[in-house]
Amino acid sequence: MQSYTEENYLKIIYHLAEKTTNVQTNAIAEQMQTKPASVTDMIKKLADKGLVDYVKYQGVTLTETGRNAAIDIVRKHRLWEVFLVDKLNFKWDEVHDVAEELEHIRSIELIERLDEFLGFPKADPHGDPIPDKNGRFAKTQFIKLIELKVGDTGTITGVSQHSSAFLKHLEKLGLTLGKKIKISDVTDFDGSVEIQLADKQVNISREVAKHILISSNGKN
Amino acid sequence: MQSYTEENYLKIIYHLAEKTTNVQTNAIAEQMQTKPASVTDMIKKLADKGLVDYVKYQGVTLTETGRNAAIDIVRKHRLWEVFLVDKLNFKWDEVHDVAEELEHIRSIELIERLDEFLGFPKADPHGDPIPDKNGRFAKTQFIKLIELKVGDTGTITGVSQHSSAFLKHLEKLGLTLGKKIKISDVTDFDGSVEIQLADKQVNISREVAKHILISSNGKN
DNA sequence: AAAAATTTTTAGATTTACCTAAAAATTTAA
DNA sequence: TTAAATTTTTAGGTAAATCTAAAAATTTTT
Ligand SMILES: [Mn+2]
Ligand SMILES: [Mn+2]
Ligand SMILES: [Mn+2]
Ligand SMILES: [Mn+2]
Repeated sequence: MQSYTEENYLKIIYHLAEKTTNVQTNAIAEQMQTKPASVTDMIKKLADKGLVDYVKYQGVTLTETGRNAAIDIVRKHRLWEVFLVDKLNFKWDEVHDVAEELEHIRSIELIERLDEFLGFPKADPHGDPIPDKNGRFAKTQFIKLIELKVGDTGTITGVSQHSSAFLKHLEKLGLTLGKKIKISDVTDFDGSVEIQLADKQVNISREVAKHILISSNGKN
Repeated sequence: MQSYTEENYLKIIYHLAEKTTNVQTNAIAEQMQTKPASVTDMIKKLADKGLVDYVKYQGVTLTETGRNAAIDIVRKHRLWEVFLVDKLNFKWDEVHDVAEELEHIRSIELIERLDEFLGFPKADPHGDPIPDKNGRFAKTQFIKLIELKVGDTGTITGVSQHSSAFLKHLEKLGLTLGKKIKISDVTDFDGSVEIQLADKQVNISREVAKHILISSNGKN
């Protein structure tokens, strides 16, 4: 059994490993909002417990056991987010912090029943896939909106930035999950993108476009 | 803001204070499953924080602030128990341990919305009253079943023992919350009680009868 | 009102998860 | 390929919540 802190480390290492091959001490420290020296201490402990492979100065990798533990936390986090949005009417920008706490509740039975109660959802309110009880989930095949060309169409199916400010901004623009879009223009000057929605046209900055994920209906 | 451990101490002190005027170090230690020496340490800390009044060797009392904090934990515990039973189909003997964890989740918004989602329940699955968001709840006026006389009638509205073994036993006998009962006999020899239910007659030991709470329809 | 039993507190350690400052290793730049 | 910059680790410490063993206070019994 892991402590809450150990669980948080495992989850963060897991998420970092999705982006970079080599998970570095400093990166973990930043995510954990702690100091590199503390990370080294914890990594040693996780290595002793067989949850990560660790070679001094060479970064860290999750073991099979460690990855399974991490995926379990991610599963819980995302199921709780669905609960908060679907059942308690939270907004998609309000759920993350509470889910950070709820993800540590230790009861297999609870999560199985919650999953069932929610109708075995496949994705959380941000479009992220929810692992099933065996830790399996479909590799999502999203394209960043920024990569689309003028004329391309698609559906918003995820975001790669979960800050409340960003999510509220999208909400205000009407760029929520499930919305069908078409790229009507890309400005050379600042890279901002003009998007055609069903009922209106909106303009988003390049920075925003980077963090919207699209399941493409096919390129133009 | 209190740590999980501090919250557990406050809750236990609150519950002990319901039974005895003077809450003793040893009693707290037993409930917390820890040693008296550790309790003394923690009591000092709680006293420093203004959550309890403490005089060496004279036991401990909750301050206004401490009691409010305790009641808030109790509220959360009981609301989560209702959620587990009403929404996730847990049995009344399965919810306590999970609620022990859930009660520490820190989000006022979460609890308000959960309360609403559950329909502002007044009692938890064991018949215990749920404080409202201002910490107010009706003082329950229950009588122990053991105190009833032959011919008395009433409704089962609570239990004063929450162990799984006890609750499962009641379940098997059909002695669940809301059931109407009539005392048909009390055995002199062992104090066991014969109870008339709507559809059947059951016999319970004196020990069991002590822990069933009745809202009396009036004595005979 | 002593003596005995019980309860509570103190003293001194331990463990977990941190920290700062300094040393060591690795990577990047000149 | 040295020198400089960056990253990572080690060394030594702190605070929270525990513990055991022993001392002190309180309560109960004789
Ligand atoms: Mn989240
Ligand atoms: Mn999410
Ligand atoms: Mn309970
Ligand atoms: Mn209860």
